[in-house]
Amino acid sequence: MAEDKATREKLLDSAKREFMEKGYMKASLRTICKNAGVTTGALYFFFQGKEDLLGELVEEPLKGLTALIQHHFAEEAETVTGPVSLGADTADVRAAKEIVRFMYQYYDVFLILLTKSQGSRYEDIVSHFADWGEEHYRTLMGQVGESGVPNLDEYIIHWMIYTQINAFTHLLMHEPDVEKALAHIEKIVVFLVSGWNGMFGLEI
Amino acid sequence: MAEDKATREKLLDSAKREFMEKGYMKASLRTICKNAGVTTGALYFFFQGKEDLLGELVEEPLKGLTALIQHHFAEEAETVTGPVSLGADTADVRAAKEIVRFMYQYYDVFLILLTKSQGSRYEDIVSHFADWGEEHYRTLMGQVGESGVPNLDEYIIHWMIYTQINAFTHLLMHEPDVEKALAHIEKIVVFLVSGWNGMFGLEI
Amino acid sequence: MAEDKATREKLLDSAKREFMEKGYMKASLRTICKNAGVTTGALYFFFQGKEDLLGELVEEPLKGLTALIQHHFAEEAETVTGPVSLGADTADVRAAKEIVRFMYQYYDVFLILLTKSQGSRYEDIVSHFADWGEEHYRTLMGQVGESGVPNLDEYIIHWMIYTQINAFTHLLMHEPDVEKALAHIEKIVVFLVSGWNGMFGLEI
Amino acid sequence: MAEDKATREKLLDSAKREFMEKGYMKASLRTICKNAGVTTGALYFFFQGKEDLLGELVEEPLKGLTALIQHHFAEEAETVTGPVSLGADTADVRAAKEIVRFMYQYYDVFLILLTKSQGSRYEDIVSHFADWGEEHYRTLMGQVGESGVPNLDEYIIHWMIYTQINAFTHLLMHEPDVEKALAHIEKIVVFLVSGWNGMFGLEI
DNA sequence: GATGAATGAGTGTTCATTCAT
DNA sequence: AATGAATGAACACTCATTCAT
Repeated sequence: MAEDKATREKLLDSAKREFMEKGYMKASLRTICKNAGVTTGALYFFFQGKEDLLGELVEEPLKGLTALIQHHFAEEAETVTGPVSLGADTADVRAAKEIVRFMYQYYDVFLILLTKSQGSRYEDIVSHFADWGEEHYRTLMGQVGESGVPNLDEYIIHWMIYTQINAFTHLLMHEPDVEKALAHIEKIVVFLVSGWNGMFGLEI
Repeated sequence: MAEDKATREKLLDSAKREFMEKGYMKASLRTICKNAGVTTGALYFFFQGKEDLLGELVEEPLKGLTALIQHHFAEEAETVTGPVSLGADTADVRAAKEIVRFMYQYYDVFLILLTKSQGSRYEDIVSHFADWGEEHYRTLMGQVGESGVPNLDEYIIHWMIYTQINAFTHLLMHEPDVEKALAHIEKIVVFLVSGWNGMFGLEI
Repeated sequence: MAEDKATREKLLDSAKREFMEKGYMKASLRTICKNAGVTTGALYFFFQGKEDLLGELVEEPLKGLTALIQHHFAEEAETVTGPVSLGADTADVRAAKEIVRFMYQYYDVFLILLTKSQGSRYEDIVSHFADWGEEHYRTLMGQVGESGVPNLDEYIIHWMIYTQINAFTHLLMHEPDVEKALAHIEKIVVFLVSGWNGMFGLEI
Repeated sequence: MAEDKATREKLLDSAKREFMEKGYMKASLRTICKNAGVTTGALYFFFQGKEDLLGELVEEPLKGLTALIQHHFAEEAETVTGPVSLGADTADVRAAKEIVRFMYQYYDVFLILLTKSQGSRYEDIVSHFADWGEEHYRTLMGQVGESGVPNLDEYIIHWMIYTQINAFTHLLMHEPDVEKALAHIEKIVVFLVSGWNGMFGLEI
C-alpha cells in the first residue's frame, strides 16, 4: 500500500526530506533516489533536473500564497480611504492568520523556500516578495495622498517590509504548532502596528 | 619584505573576496589560491582547511562584536532598576550606533558572516546571538521582578530579538554607506521601542 | 488511415532529420521519438535498436546503388576488349551521371551514409565500395591481359578508386542542386580520366 | 625507468592510444586515466578537459604542418610567373614529399586529426585547410592574369583541393610505411597534375 | 501496436585535501 | 615557508534499452 505510492510522489517526498535536511545545494540527487528506492534515470524521467525537482515541489504552494496575498492587497486597497489608520484592528490580524494557516499547510515547502533554497532559482524569493510589498505600499500611499503622512525614506520602508516577512519565516522556523503560531502572530501584529504608528508619531 | 609576510594576508584577502562573491559553499579554494597567487599547499600551511580559513577571517571581528555587546549588556543591567522603561532614550540609540559603527569597520566580514556563511560552522551564528540576547533579557527580567511586566511568552521574546538582529543584517545588506546606516538605525530603534512598548500596553 | 500506417514512417523521417543534424553517434533516440510524437516503446516495436533504425533508413537506397553500379560494371566488362582506353567518352560520363541522379533521389540518406555514420556499422561503407571497385578493376585487367598496361601497384589503384568515390561524396556535401551536380561531374570525369591516362603515359 | 616517465606524458600517450582506437567522442577519460595508471584528478591537473587534452596532443604538429605549407605556398608564389605550368616537375613533388615526411613523424596525431576528431573542435580541420588552399590558389591566379587560363568554376576548384588533401589522408590511413608513402606520393602527383592539365586542355 | 515507467552503467567534471620535496 | 603533483570520492546528468501492461 504505502509502497504503492507512485514513483513521482516517492521522489518528491524523498526530495523534500533531503532538501530540508541538507538544503538545496548540498542535497544529493543520488541520495534522493536511493531513499525513494529508485534509480537516477527514474528521477530524470519525471523531472528535468535538480532545479526542476525543487520547482515541482514548490511552485503550487507558491502560487497559492501569491494569490492569497494578492487578494489581501486588493482588499486593503479598497478599504483604505482616509489617512492610513493601520490600527491593531482585526483586518490585519485576520489577513496575517490566513497567511499563517496557508503556509502551515505546506510547512516543509515554505521552510525550504525561505531557508534552504540557496543555490537555486528561488534563493531570492524573499526579495521578490519584498519588492512586491513595497510596490503595494506605494500604491496605498498614492491613494491616501500625502496628507499627514511623514516622509518615510525608501530604506525604512524596505526594512519594515522585510521585518514583516521575517515574522512569517521565524514562525515557521521556530514554532511547529499551527495553533500556537496563530496565537503568536496576533501579538506580532500588535508589535508591528505599534512600531509603525510609533514611527508616524501617532498614539497607539 | 613588503611581499614577505604577505602570503597569509593575501590568502585572507582573496578568501574574503571569494566568500563575498560566491558564498562559503560555492567558494573554491583553488580559486582563492589562484587569485592570491599562491598554491594550495601554502593555504594548508597557514590554515587547517576551508572552515578554518573562514574562521581566521571572522573570529577577531566576531570577538570584538561580542565584547561590545557584552559591555552594553552589563551597562544596561546596571541601569535598569525600575520596570523596564526601554524608552526611545539615547542609551539604546547610542548602543545601536556603536554596534553599527563597529560592524561597518569590518563590512565584508560581517556581511559574509550574516548572509554568506551557509554550509560553514557559522551558518547559525544569528541563533547564537539570539540565544545570548534571550539570556540577557531574562537576567534583566529577574532583576526587575515580575511587577507590572506582562507575561511575554518565550516565542515572542525570541522573535523580537531576531528582529533586532535582522535590523543590523538588513542594514549591512542594503546600505553600504555608514553615515546613512547610522541615520537609519535611529529610526529603526524608534520603531522597535514603539513596538516593544505597544506589546506592554504602554503609551509611547 | 492517413495517420494509421504512419508511425514507422514518422520515426524514419524523424530519424533522418536527427542523423543529418547531429550524426549517428550524437543522435538521441529520445529526441527522435519526441519529434516523431511517439514513445520509445514504439521505436523498439518497429526497430531492434539504434543501429537497426539507421539500417532500415539506408538499406534500400544502398541496394539500389549497388545494383546500379553492378550494372555498369557488367556493361564495362563487356565493352572493354582492347587496352583500357578509358577516354573521356560518353560511357563513363553517362554512368557517373546516372549514379549522381540516383544518389540525389536519396540525398539525405547518402549524405548520412557518407558523412554522418561514424559510430555505426556503416562507418566504413566507403571502404567496402572501394574494395569492390578494386575487385572489378582487377577483373578488367585480367580480361585485357597485361599487354601494354604498366604495373600499377595496389596502393595507387586503391587511392584512385577512393578519389572517385570521394568525388560523389564531395558533390553531395557541397552541391545541393542536382542539375549543377550533373554539370560538375562531367568536368570531374575529365579530370579523373586525364589523371588516369597521365599515369599510363598516354596522351589525352 | 619506463614508469618514471612523467604523468603528463603518460596521459598524453594513453590519450593518443584511446583516441586512435575509439575516436574522440567515444574515448573515455576514465579509460585514459586507468591505462595511464593515474586518477581523473591528475588528468584535470594537467589539462583543462577532454578537448584540451586533444589540443595539447595535436597543436604542435598542426602548427608545424601549417608552417611547412605556408613556406611552400610562399615559394610557389615567387616561382610562378608565366601561365600556370604546373608540370610534373620536381618542385611539386618535393613539396608533397616534405609534407608526407613531416606528417609521418607524427603519424598517430595526424591520423587522429584527419579521421578520429569528430565531435571535437578539430572535426572541420580539413575544411580549414581547404579554404586556405583555395585562397592560395586565387592569389596565384591573380598573379598570372587570366591569360590562357580557362574559367574554372568555384566548385571544381574546391573539389580539386579536397582531392589533394584526401591524397595525404588516404596515405596515412592505408600506408604505414613512410618510404612506401614517399614512393606513392610521387605517382599521385603525376596523376593530379595530369588531371589538372587535362582540365585546362593542355598536353601532359 | 504502442505506452510510459524504469533501469543501470556511463559521461565529463569539480572538489577539498594530502604529502613528498 | 611553500610547491606542485596527485588522490579519490562525489556530482548532476544522459543514454540506449527493457518490459509489464
